[in-house]
Amino acid sequence: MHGALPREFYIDDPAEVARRLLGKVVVRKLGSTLLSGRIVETEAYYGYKDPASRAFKGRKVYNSSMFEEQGRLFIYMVHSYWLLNIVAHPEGKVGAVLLRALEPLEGIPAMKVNRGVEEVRDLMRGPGRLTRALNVINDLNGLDITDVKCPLVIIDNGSDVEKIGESHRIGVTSDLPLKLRFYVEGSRFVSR
DNA sequence: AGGAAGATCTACT
DNA sequence: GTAGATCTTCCTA
Repeated sequence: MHGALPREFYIDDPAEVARRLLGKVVVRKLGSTLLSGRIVETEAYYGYKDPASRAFKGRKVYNSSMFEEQGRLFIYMVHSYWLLNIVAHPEGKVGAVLLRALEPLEGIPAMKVNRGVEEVRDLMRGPGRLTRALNVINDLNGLDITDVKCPLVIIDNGSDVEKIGESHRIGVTSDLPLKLRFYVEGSRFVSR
């Protein structure tokens, strides 16, 4: 099964969507340049009841996309890096999936320029690194990635993930008693 | 208007 | 393994 993932793909518990996104491919269109990478690491975030979530303290201007339609982008900044999330939750809920690491596929020379590093392994190994590599900033916030006109889409290229690893989320000050980080076991491109 | 926090990264020892 | 850079948003006044 090929092509862009439909909205229904994102209408589910964020942890489920986070698992299902592993192995899918992010395609970033920059004019005539095409950058892409395979998702190898994700994290799930919930709404009001998740102390690590940007939605924990309620709806604000900057986090409003997280409360909206599934399949939209939610981008926000921490420590001078933009982080890339996909809005995902059951109908009527709030949640998102953070993309934490991608395995570079197409457009590697451009990624090296964007990142200022040569080492392919380090191009998108980390949530702040991958947005730099793909030239993602908050002007993409709120865009609908199920729309073919979107300059960033996620497709299924049919590749399967052998085994999914789980751990607690990274870098959060107060985590839930759940393992909400998911990664492709054995991949060299996960952040740790 | 000012200070502090944060889902990070890099460079250094 | 630890320190410092970085910058947007929030909170208090």
